[in-house]
Amino acid sequence: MELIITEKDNAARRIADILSGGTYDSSRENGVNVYEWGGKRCVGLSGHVVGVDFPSEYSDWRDVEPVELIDADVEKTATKENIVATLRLLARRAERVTIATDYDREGELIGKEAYDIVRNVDEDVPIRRVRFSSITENEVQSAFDEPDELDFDLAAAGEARQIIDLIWGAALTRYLSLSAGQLGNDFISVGRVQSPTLKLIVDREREIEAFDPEDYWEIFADLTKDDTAFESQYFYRDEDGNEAERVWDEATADEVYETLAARDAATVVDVNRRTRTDTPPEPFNTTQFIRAAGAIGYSAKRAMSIAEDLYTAGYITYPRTDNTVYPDDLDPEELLDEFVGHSSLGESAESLLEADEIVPTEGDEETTDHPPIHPTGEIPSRGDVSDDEWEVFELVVRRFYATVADAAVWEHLKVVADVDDYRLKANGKRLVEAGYHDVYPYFSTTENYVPDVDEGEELALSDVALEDKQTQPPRRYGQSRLIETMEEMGIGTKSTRHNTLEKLYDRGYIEGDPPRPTKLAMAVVDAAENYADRIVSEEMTAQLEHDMDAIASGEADLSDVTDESREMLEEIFANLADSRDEIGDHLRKSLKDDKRLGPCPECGEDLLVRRSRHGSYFIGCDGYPDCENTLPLPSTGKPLILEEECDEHGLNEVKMLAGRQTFVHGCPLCKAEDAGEGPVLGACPECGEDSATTDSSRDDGGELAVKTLENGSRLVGCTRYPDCEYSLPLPRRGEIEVTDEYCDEHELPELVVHSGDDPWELGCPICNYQEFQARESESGSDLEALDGVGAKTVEKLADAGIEDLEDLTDADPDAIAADVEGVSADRIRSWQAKA
DNA sequence: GCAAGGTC
Repeated sequence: MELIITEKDNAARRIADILSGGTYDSSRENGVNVYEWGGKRCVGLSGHVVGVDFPSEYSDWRDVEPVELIDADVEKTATKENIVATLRLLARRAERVTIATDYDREGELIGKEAYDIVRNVDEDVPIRRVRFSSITENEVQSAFDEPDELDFDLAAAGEARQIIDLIWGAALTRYLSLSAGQLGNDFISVGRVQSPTLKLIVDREREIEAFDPEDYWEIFADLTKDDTAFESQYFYRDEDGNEAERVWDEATADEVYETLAARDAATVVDVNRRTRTDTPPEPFNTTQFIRAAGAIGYSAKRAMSIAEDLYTAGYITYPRTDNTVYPDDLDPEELLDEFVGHSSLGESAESLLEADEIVPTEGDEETTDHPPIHPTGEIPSRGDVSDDEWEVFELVVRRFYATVADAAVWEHLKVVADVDDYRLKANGKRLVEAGYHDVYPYFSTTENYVPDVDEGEELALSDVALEDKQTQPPRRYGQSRLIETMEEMGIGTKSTRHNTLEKLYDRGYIEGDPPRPTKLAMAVVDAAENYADRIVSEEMTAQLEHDMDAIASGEADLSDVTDESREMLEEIFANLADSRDEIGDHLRKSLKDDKRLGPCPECGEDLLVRRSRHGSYFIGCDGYPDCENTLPLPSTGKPLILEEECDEHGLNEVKMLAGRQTFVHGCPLCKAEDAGEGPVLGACPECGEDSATTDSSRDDGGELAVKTLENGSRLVGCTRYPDCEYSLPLPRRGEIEVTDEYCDEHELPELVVHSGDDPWELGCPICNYQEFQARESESGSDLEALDGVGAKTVEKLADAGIEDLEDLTDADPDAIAADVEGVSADRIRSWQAKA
């Protein structure tokens, strides 16, 4: 029996299909697909099935000095145990093993990992390697006709990368995290790829912060020929003889403006007409696909996720590729034929097939692992895919169309007119031949009309305008620009670049879109620049690539390269030795800066975004416990502090990030005031001082207040909302007066409602609500009679089968607590005692 | 719990 091992299930199935001529059977082993036919079995891995890590004695961050990791052993352990188990099982029954992982460096390493697993159960079985550039009949057949050996040097190059990345990443990440005391989920990470990417964002932010805007002026005027007006702009020659439009001093700008405004005609002195060929775009690699999807509104993460779904469903080719040259076996005409007759995609394909010859465009990068992203010819019907998936699928199809379409042709017309030696110019452009734009409507084809004029012709001059402007700071990188720049810098891979950006978001280093670095990110990059410059520089990757090439070609050993890297890191740690506290202080301060909204109106310290021990967010004062001022935040989403400040309170506005439900909350103090938090009545019976519960952990000092919600309805609610959801209803109409008389039982003031001419006594809001509940359901629950049990709690209890006091006294407190969210067993015991 | 790289 022969065992064939591929990098992924999809490839295993397609190879089985080709080699078996479609006659394979499939079965499942430990949840892994195995394809079988005529004495052969084919199984797909899931990329790496083993990973590198330190031995377990290094796993406690506090017990191990980060520097010790540098010389620690690095072990390989199974990360996909079911796949490893399946591989071992199949290997035992194999008389020959063929490794058919992807044709690139990482594929060679994955193949070597499979080799080691096989060798572990069978020392002698022959193991060979096949390589093919695309999974097509011809390529696969000839690869299996001429099998090769595994390239152990190439695999070792990949292993060197794994080891160096782990040691540098883990040692420095632990060092920074320990120095700042960030040991939980919020550790402070650095790495060979993420940190240079972060530095890119931070450097741009530094430029923006340091930017000093400069004033300049531009002058525009309308020119008219035969009743048709077109816009022109004043220009001059700068000291280098180049055309310049920006006038840097006001007096000159005024003078030009006054002169032009006083004239009513201009003379054409130059007419320049030229045609420009606009070549069609290159085939999609991952980066360019992400960029194009970004232009129609998809984040990098979303674009890749949709592309992976379309790939798995068989509609497009593998979406992770650097290749920008279609392989020889792709026949564009055949592929176009698949779309002929399709309701929305057919017409373009038909028009392209009319060409005499079809020659696809190609980019500079030609790799051996996967083709550029293109449609497979399988077309989903609209019901098979979501709107977003269809939109992305259409983008991929149309990109393929564009790469086999004709160039477009533009005609540019530049007219220069003269007024008292001042020059005006107008640039017109017209799309003469639409070419690929007809089949790829994602690029702008806006024309700018400038009429035909002749030299010496007089044109009417009107509507002269002087515009004062300022130079703008550079713009932040967008997600797709960052991914493109990473590719240019040579960091990350087609499969990881978009994940790296997600990692920076998750780590609290960047926020918003386009991403803006946090203060923490600025501090991490600062610290790295000062002590471990290598980890934030693209040089580290460049050197590593160079070293990996040396290993792959046999000029260097894995240990030469990793030993040298360890020595460099030792040096860094030697320099870091005395700086732990200094670095930690800076990081801690920056972490706090990221949570700061502005001054507390009660004490002048800082208001910070905080998290309650129940996990919800609120705003609290840095002066706590001296200052107990708090402001609520909405219960949905994760708060993001915006750059915008509230004019009235000087506090930053807050946005709540919650996927599609993301919304801007605004200034939390304004919101609290708008929410009409009225007079405080007394302690909250659920979480306030002396609350009825014996569960002292719930005494969080909540108070009841009269509140008006945004929809206009009113209630008595806890000031700790949303941490505490205790609430009592109030009538919608009428003014509410808080009297001096108190309810003895609940220690709350009696309320009077003034509506119309006839004020009525609502009384104690708890008594009022209990009476209301009693009236509402005569046979209903008597649970509200208990102090500290609000309407919500009654509902929750009822859901858990506790309908009245009798149910409650019979029940097991721990069982109820497990069933009912937000109700502790201690609270239930206190109710049982009362009942 | 640390990285980056595969893949889902």
